[in-house]
Amino acid sequence: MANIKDVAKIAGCSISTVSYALNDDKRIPEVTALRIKKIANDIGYLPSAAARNLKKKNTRTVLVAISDFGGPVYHELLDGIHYELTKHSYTMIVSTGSSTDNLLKERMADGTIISDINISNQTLKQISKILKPIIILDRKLDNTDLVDMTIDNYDAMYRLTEDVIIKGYRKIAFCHGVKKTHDNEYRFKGFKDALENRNLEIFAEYVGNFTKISGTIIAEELIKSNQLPEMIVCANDEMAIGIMEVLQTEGYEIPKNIGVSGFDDIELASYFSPKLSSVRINRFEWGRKVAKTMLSLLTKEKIVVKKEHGELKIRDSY
Amino acid sequence: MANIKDVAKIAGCSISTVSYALNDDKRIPEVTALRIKKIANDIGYLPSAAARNLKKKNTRTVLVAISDFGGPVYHELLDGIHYELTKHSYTMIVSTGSSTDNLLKERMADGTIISDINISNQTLKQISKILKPIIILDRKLDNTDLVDMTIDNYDAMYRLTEDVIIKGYRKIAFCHGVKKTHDNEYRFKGFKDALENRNLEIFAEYVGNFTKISGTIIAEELIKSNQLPEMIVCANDEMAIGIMEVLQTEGYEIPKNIGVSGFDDIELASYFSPKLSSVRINRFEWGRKVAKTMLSLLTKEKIVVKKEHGELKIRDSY
DNA sequence: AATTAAAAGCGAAACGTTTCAATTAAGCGA
DNA sequence: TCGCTTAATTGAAACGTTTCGCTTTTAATT
Repeated sequence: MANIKDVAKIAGCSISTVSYALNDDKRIPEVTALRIKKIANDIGYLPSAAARNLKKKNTRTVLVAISDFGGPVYHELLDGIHYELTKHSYTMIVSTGSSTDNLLKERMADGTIISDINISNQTLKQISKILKPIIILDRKLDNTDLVDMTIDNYDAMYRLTEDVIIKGYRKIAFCHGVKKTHDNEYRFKGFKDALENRNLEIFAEYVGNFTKISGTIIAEELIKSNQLPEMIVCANDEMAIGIMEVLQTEGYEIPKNIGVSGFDDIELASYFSPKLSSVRINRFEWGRKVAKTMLSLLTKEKIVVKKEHGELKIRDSY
Repeated sequence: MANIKDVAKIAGCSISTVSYALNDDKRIPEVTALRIKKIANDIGYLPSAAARNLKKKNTRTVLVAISDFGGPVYHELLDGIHYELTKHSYTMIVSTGSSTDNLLKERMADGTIISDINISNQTLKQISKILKPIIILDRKLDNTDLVDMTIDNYDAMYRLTEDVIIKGYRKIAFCHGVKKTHDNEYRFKGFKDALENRNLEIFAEYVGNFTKISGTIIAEELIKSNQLPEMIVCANDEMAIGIMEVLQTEGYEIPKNIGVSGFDDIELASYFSPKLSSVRINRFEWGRKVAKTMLSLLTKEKIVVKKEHGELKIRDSY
């Protein structure tokens, strides 16, 4: 693998001249720079990121750590982050699972954005002392240097629930996702407060884990118990779809016999029949805001970014 | 940021001892190693990836470059690659778009896996001379050091088409995706050969670009032209769904009036009504094979991996 | 032709590791 | 106690860049 020395030798100049030329330093006249660049290109010279990062003490790279590539939730977020990062000539790398662990233990990126439910609060606290800046998207953690940029779950769910009540539903149940997660907590709080402010009681609470399959299980047990609510407000779309599927195969009509709502507005939401009412978060915009914040953290500028609000998508499922 | 020198100073030993201790070299007695590790941990020492990569001339990292995070196609593939890579204590990083360009221009990973339609053959050829090993998933490129591991599009589409013929369809059209792509080419070839071997003519060819929207446009024009086939074999699911949507809103019943098939078996395929007949590729397994191959390339071992075959998922759309 | 300023180019140190080869310390049998 | 082997530790070079400060060359001005 050719290195800068090889280029210098062929060009008949010093290493520093090559370096300056390749980095478009104005002290190298254009004609020499061009000549050197051509040589570099001809012999297939690629600069060593390792050497440069070592010397410059930065990488112009941001790491985004996510739970999995699977969920229907991430891609717009990633696109948004990517859009903003590359606009400022930063590079984005994405990782999951144990790759994230490796990446975090070494310092391969200048900044880190985390939305990974599998990383414990404890490890998060620990690394936050050493590795900065870090933005977290999936929780709040006080007394740390972590910057949290969660979406406004509370507000959106509050408004959705209000709409449900206005439509006339009274026996309203809530289907939890994973209990201690930020998303679930704040969505539930929004739901609860909306009911309380109208002097309504929570009809029942079920708890799933944000997956479709957990929704189906809940629905099956619900039917057995024969204690059906008029409406089930779910902490996310996937559970809502699981619930609806079972309900339908068991002969219940939605929304005629029972209403269901979701959260996230995944693609499936508008393909399911009936179309699922949900909350849409503009995740591309969210991603952009997150990236902007990261950029400002990286350059030590202070900027203020507003929380990303949700948009109600009321369709046919209640 | 603490470095190895700081650790050495506190531990009262040399840099080399710290390095050996931290890397579990057997020449350092366990008790010293433990002591040193504790100190390192206490002062929040994280080794510099840059320095280590520079010295060791490797990164134990594999870069996966994909077209976008959006498509419903990638995540299982990524999961498969990740599974195998981390099993061998490699780290996987993923990138798109211009981030990929940056990453490719520097040598941040030991190996690269590419499935990115946006990278031209030309650049691919160029970098393949310099940057090795590279595995490409989305095309074949002769006379290069690129290792291609495309799926067996031909075989799967051949079998699907045979099934279509057996079901009695005769006026069969093909809906292309982006024309020069490997996927489209081989899927079409499989389709064509299957018809030829039964002495059937291609009823018509339409060309889209793999997106749903292109499917809708095709369907709209088709209806206008009034030249409907009995069956449309599509190069992927998304176009098939676009076509079906338009057909249905225009009053055609599927599969009663016209049959449609897809390819890829995306999640939506089995949620759409009617359920879309398609071809399922076990992308997780595919990913594992790809990663295994990469690993063997990285260690210079020779291993042979078989092409990933598709499984017919015949449902209700024809 | 002499002086000076500006332009172009260069040498060497530094970044933080790993690892070879060498040194020092310890253990042990006689 | 002496030598000898093995264990523990260390010094220093090397990896491939960037960049500071200096030297040489060229051009401009008198």
